[in-house]
Amino acid sequence: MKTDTVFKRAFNDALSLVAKLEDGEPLPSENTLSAGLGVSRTTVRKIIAALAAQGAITGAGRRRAVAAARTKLRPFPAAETVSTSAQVENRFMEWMLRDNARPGTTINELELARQFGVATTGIREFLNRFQSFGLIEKRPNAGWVFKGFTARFALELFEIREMFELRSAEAFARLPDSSKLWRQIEALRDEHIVLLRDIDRRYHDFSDLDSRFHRLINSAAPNRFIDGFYDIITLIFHYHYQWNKHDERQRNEAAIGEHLAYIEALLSRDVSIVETACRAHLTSAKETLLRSTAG
Amino acid sequence: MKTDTVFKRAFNDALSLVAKLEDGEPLPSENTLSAGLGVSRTTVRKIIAALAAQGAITGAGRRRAVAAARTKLRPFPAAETVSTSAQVENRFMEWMLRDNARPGTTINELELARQFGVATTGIREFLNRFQSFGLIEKRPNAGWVFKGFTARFALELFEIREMFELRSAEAFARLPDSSKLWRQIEALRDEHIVLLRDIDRRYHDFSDLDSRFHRLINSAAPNRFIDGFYDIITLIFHYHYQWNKHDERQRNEAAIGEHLAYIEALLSRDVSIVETACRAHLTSAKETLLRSTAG
DNA sequence: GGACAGATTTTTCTGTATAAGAAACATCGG
DNA sequence: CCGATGTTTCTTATACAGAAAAATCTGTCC
Repeated sequence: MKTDTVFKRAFNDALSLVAKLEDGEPLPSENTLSAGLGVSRTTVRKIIAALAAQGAITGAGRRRAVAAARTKLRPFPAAETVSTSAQVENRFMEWMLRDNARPGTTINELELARQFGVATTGIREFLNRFQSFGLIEKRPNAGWVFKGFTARFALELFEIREMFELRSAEAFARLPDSSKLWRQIEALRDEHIVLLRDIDRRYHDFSDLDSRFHRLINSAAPNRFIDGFYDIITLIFHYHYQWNKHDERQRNEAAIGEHLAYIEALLSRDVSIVETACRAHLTSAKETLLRSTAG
Repeated sequence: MKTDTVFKRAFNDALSLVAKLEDGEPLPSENTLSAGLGVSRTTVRKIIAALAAQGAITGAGRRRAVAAARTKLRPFPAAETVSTSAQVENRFMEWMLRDNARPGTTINELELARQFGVATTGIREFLNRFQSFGLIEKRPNAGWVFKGFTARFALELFEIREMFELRSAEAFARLPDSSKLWRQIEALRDEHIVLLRDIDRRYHDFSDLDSRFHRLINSAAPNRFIDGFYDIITLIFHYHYQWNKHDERQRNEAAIGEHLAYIEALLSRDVSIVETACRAHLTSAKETLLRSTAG
């Protein structure tokens, strides 16, 4: 049966949304809520019904208003708001990166399903999508093999990444001065500076900034295959940052410095300077990843 | 329930294999057959049982021999030998490339399932894998959108293809003379020449040769992401060749000529000549594909 | 008549069931 | 003891079912 994580997450969001309203204030229309919560009106109605059942909303039809009781309601636990697919992704990445799964391990759908507490369907779906990330291989009628998060993987990944990024960075540098991307990259530079100032406390915020920075560069000359490739990078780095705590602050501080140099290079519009800065950053990113691979 | 297409295909293969044996000759061992037919021994035993039931094999255990009746047996219809997933792929590619599906069309799992005569599970599995090919996009909880086999797609595809192929071709040209790839490419050159001689009759054999040629070049410096990208190319071209019959003979004849020039360039080991020949071929391949896109 | 809510229809998501096929284990003949 | 066959166990491929969520249709009120 389908899970109701969409409902639960939206319910929690609705709760904080409703908390901001005054006592007795009319509830926004179902369509407004639907747009605001990012779910269909059907789900909105289910949320309204649930809120009404618990006395957080009074009235019916077009005459609904929020009641005082709304602030006392308990949201659903966060664990119940994550979809099966997200859960599988999390657990699988954890198994792979944190538990340092061995190259050559065969992956058993049924066993993973039991281990993760989901049905085999969810596992299969994940593995099928994940296949294109180059870390697992399908043996038709005979399961999957984990190829290993190895040095070879990191090297192949970075060979492509360098090709793509140099191409995009160059395209970026050649953008006309009128392009709105120039303003965006300046804004991103400021974000880097703010983060750097507070690096001791906020160093784990770098992962997200990193992803946004590289995607912005790619957007100078969009290509769906490059975007798709960045999905791999983003996924790997997201989980890698999350679990590899060794020297994290220093690593991120250094990377911010490289980004800033890279941004300055872009702003200079000088392609050869851009190339140097880009290469420098990618090389150090590669070293970092290599250090945490299995052989 | 699982289909028995593996059994049926292997049974048909076994039939032609057995036809080559003399009357009364002993049947090869189960392990030998297993290797020869590319299926497990379980399936081989099922095939032997079926053949025995129809009198094509006499004796049992270690004393099995082929009987005269073997030549009169009917193979299973070809349609029953293709797996659900292969069937879905076929039908979907047909829908996309031959029926010229409109960009922006929403894809309905249930409707496709009915249309293709399979369960929704099969459709979902295909779509999930196919997603990484850049032609469809998932809207969680709300189906899929077909992005269109458009000129933009072809251009983005060829931008990457050119990057990858130039890199691989250069690596190929720099291979030491001792590399066995030199002998392989010479063999491939000969295949091209043979095909060219008989082009009027065998022009549709080019698709396979094309794929093998480009994959050989990539193998000079293997990279899993490039291999994965070539899966896209191979799939698109396989079906494209299959259905776009316009000028097929001339197109393939011209492409063979380009390949031969490209191979000569590689054999010369001169990187700049290689680059020129590679670019020339890719440009003409791009033109061909562009001509058949939807807008 | 246009935004809104109520009711209904579709469609996706995800669990379960089961045959086909692979793989591991056991046995036997020479 | 080795290679073959017989037997058992385990895993994947695929159909099917039921609930959640989305989409659509319908009526109504300002």
